[in-house]
Amino acid sequence: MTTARRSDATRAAILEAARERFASDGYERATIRAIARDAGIDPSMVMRYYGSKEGLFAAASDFELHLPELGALPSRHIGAVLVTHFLDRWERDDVLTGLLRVGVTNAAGVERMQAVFAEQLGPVTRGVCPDPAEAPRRAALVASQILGMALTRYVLRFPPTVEMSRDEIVAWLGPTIQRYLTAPEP
Amino acid sequence: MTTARRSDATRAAILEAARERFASDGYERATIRAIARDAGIDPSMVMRYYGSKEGLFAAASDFELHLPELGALPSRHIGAVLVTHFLDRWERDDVLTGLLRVGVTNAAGVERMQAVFAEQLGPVTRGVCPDPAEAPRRAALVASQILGMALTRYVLRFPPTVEMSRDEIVAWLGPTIQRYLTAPEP
DNA sequence: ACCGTTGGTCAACGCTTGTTGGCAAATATA
DNA sequence: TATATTTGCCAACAAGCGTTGACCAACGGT
Repeated sequence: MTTARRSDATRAAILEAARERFASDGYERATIRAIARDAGIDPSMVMRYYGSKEGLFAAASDFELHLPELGALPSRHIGAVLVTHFLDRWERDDVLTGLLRVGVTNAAGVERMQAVFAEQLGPVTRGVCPDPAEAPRRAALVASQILGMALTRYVLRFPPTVEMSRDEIVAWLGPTIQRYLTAPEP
Repeated sequence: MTTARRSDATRAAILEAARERFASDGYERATIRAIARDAGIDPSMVMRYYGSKEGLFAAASDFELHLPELGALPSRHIGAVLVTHFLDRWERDDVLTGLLRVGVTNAAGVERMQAVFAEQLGPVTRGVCPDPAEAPRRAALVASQILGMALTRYVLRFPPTVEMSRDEIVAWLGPTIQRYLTAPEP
């Protein structure tokens, strides 16, 4: 078993600062120097604890969507529940916005983004769509609408999208997600 | 009237190289030196003709969506026509992918992206949705689904999304766009 | 009280970046 | 032909980057 190290607080501070910087600035402009300054330590510590900038990003972009179990609730509410959950998730934790930013410029970000959605959204959809073999495709359609909303609302900040209330977004996007998951093939 | 300058060819070569680099690498990693090398000239020429890297980006990101007139065709086909058009546009011209890349990291990119969709998608929707006052909101919903598909298919390259045929995408997304544009408020 | 291990700072490295000014050749103007 | 303007290359700048290694202070076990 591993005992607690004295440097755990520093490691955590670096990680938190990194998440914020990656989220707000993207991969290239989130410099190790700035992250270290935010964490209140020397840039060389980042190298010692995470090896390189890529290693730091790998550690900082490891996260969970915490998707709810969809099998337990009435299938006609799945769409609304999912949209609500994603809006919650996105507004509570800006790592997601950061991953979106980084995923667009950086190869490692692309891989992480692919993995997160394949591993976490894929299984959840498998239980609720008509043919399990179609699950990945339907999950991808769901991802396209969810990520599109996240992109226009939290990154590009299109004014009409920002002004919409969460209830309005759920009312509009819920049926879309519902159809992508449960409707027969068009 | 302005007479043709001898350097017009160079200016155009710079602009074309810039578009490609911004598209494939994003703002930060698209260096002026690389753009100049692609264009076959010296980096200092880029500065002379476009003032700065930001000026170059402003010039390179000026483009048109070439949206079709929607009023002329049967209103029940609007969704499918729009999706088809956007897929066409995105696959023919990678400046759009580039703008998506840059818009996520760079403030100027965000502004340009906002302007393009507000000025070009907004007016087109005004003629086809029930209440013209709702046009911006409905256009934003359309943008969220269209950009989400572009993001997952052309930037993040989610495998299931990449493997889908254009017809499949139109069949799935068409009704979504159709509903966002023409359905009564949910 | 000693000594190895750990946590941390400091200064510097090699490199790349956007940007600038000087200078040679080509072209236009007279 | 003589002169002014445009077009381009070259070399360099200051700044910022990720990264490294030397060095000091604090701790833990014995």
